[in-house]
Amino acid sequence: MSELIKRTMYCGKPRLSDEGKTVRLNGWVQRSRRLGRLIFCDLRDKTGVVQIVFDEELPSDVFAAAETLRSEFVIGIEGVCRERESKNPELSTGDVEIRAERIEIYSVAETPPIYVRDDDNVSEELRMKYRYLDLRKLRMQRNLVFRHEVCRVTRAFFSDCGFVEIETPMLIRPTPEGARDYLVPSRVNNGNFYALPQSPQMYKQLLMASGADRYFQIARCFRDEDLRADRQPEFTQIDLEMSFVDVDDVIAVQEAYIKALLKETLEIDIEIPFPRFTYDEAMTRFGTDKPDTRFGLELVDIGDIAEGCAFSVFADAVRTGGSVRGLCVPGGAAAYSRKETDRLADIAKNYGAKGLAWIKLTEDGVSSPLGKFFSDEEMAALVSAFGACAGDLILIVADKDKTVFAALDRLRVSVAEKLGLIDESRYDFLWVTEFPLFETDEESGGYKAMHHPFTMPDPRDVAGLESDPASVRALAYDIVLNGTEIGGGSIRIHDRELQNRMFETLGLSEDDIRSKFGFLLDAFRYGVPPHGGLAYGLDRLVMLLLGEDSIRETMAFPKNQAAEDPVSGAPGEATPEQLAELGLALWKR
RNA sequence: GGCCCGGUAGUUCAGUAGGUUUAGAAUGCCAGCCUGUCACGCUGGAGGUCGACGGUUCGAGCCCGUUCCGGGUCGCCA
Repeated sequence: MSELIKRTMYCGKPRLSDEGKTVRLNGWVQRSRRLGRLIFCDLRDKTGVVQIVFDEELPSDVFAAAETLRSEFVIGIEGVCRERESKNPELSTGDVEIRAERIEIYSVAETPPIYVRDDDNVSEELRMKYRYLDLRKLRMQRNLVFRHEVCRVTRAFFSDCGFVEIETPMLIRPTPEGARDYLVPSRVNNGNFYALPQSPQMYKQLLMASGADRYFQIARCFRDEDLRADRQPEFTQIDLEMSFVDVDDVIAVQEAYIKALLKETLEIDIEIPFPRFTYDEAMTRFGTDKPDTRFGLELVDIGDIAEGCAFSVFADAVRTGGSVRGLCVPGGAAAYSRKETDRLADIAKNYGAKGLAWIKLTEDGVSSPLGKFFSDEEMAALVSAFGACAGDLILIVADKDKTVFAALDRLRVSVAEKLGLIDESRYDFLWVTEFPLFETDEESGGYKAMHHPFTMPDPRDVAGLESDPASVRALAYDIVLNGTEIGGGSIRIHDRELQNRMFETLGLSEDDIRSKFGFLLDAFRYGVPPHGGLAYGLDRLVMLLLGEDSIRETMAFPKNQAAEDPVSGAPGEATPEQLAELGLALWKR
């Protein structure tokens, strides 16, 4: 049985200024190097690595214990900090080493299935299965600490601004709307179910009706949808809501928050206010409601040229209400091979485009499959519309707007990545405002709320709520960082009459309304302030600030693509007794 | 549900045209040697259901089919 060596210092901390001090360290053996009668051992904890040295002068039992050390043994060391004979500039502690005088081996370790090293490239599957080993990496420790720092700064900032963090329930009423709910059977209320919250949306609005005035919460949310690199079934929102505010008020607080966040976590100064784009402008210029403005390659609408041209694909697209748009790729892209343009066409097709037209501008002139459909004058007009010059490649998509935008958005980003046009050191925050209030539901053909059904219509458009829903804009806004949506929100409807008109346009029956939102509407009968708010995806925000490419790198125990926890094996079966108690019977699909 | 990529020692990978005795390399692991290493070095050793099943073939890691697993993505994510 080992005796605990009480820690006096973390492994990453010893410096030359500690020379001569006796220190006690605890940690994991990173690796051990035996040179006959001299043993070096790198000891690691979450703060870093320090070299321990064992020599022949030590009592024989200490040296013998040191000889047994293997990777990932957990040990305690007492020893004297001293200057190294040869320093290691790779380590923060590289000027010193600890000459061990006492060692306790707390626990031995089997040979680990993955390396505990930042530069390993083991499969994702093994990393997740042995997540407790993976998390020992300094990189993962740094990520978890960084996430904590983001939370700490967030709590401090909003607290200082008069926000109060209030917990909302995890077991809530199912509201089958939007994403799929995770359901939890109720034992006490046989046959009924709770849902896990997709967001605290209705509760935070209740809190506004409750007089909370300014609420925030770092809230776990659940959505039973398919996973992506930036989507997990359980994730965390920084959720907030404010009373007696308009769009500008909400935005101003967020800009101050983001500025403080980047300053305190990354020591980066960013300019506020952030640029604002209306939804229409974002779509027209970038083909997306979350544009990455770190590079140009903006879209060009060539509908006026395409409309009368001899190429029926173009002309038909315009005539049937779609559009013809493109972008101009500089940097010698005209030299792309057939294979490369085919690859670009595949990207476009993957997003629904039926094809991709291209024009290569070389020193010798214009080369394009469109050549036979366009007169020299039309071609010249096209080239001029794009402001293209020799060496450029023009890419054009013709289809309905939705498809054109989706394909060009993807092409724009792919090309920028390929050409190295993206300055990775930049943090381009921006707002997208004036979202449409409704979008058409492909299944029912009716309207559904683009944001959610409590979103306030823009007062300028509210008259058209019944007559022309598609043109009604919302007091909704998204905050975007480097082409990724990191948060979104809106001003909410606090007027019963308006809310009813909204439900009517959405085609919700009285029963639907009562069962889904009745409690919120009831609350609003007794006096509700004008209010609005926003929610950030904490995981995504942390991911982007860390420069990681998956939110799995920002959370301790993520789920795999099958929504399983690879460590515990969740989800698991319930026992017959549990099912009986819940009054549930199963059938296998 | 669709599409794409991947699956060969513990790990990361290579594996030529389907054919050479025992399927290789690096790393890790084990043993021995080694007093200034830090990806220590040197010597030796162990370690494989080539994801699974079926098929083609005289012969399959390699070709075909099915399937399982992991990742990416489209749909989906008010």
